[in-house]
Amino acid sequence: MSSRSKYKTKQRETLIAYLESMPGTHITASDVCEYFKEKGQPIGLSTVYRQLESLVDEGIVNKYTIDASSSACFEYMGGDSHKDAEACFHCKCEKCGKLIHMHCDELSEIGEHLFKEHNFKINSMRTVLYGICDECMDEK
Amino acid sequence: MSSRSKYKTKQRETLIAYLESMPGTHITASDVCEYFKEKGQPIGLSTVYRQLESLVDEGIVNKYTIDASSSACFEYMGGDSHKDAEACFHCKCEKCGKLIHMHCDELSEIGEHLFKEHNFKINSMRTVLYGICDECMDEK
DNA sequence: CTAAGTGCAAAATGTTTGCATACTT
DNA sequence: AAGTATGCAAACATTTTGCACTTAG
Repeated sequence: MSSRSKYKTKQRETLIAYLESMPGTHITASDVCEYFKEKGQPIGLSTVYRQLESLVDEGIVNKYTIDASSSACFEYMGGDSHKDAEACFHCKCEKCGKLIHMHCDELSEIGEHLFKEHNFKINSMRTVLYGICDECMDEK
Repeated sequence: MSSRSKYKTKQRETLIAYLESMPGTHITASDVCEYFKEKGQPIGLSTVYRQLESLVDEGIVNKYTIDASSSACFEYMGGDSHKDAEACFHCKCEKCGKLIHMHCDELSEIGEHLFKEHNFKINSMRTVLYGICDECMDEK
């Protein structure tokens, strides 16, 4: 299961630097692959998957499942951006597909409630709230 | 996009009856296919997918994405079980994989809060809360 | 008779794995 | 030198699609 990396390779460093440079952004494995290919220093897709898996394992990166039959999303979680991570939930609009980072104290409180009353320790980092967003609601 | 069915076929009726007979149960497309094959009245996998899609469209069935790279889950939503649906959330344990139906007023209230304060209308039927369950917490 | 649904096989994803080669330590 | 990581291609699993054929209205 766990696949913590032991060697410091160029690909790993490059990948981390890239992710680090865009905290709060949701990226897929192929996005990453694409980016480095265009940049002229391609990294194999399997390497990207393997490194991302390690990083998720190490808690540096977070993985989401937005939709079955669409790629998994990864997001950098290290550094400062991690501090307010607790208060951040992800909302996905079912209509336009937009993914929203929502900071909300009441949502955080729900975590405590679930923990105290239901003995369920929610992982807000991985949870995605589905619904209809702002703009799409106006449209109709 | 939308693919509401217009004809009443044997496959559709059989499928609905089956789903109806087990409300609150999470089933994958291949589960359904398997079931009818063993029962001696096989339904093609693509038909199952297509009918499930229609049913989801019609709001009779609900579709979840539990994990990327594993199959989507479907659950019957019609009839009586639909009444308390509003108050029901799905919690998935990241450790043991258990899927819990959680009924909780505070969770329902969060829906209102999100709607009023953040203009986001959550679809509690599709949202899955990830975390660690009761039992797995004790273990550690 | 016409529109819609079925089932198969083939294609399209997205992800994982086997393995020879290259790189880290 | 020994242990890992890489990258490719092949394997996988799930879902979607094209198409000839059947069925419902």
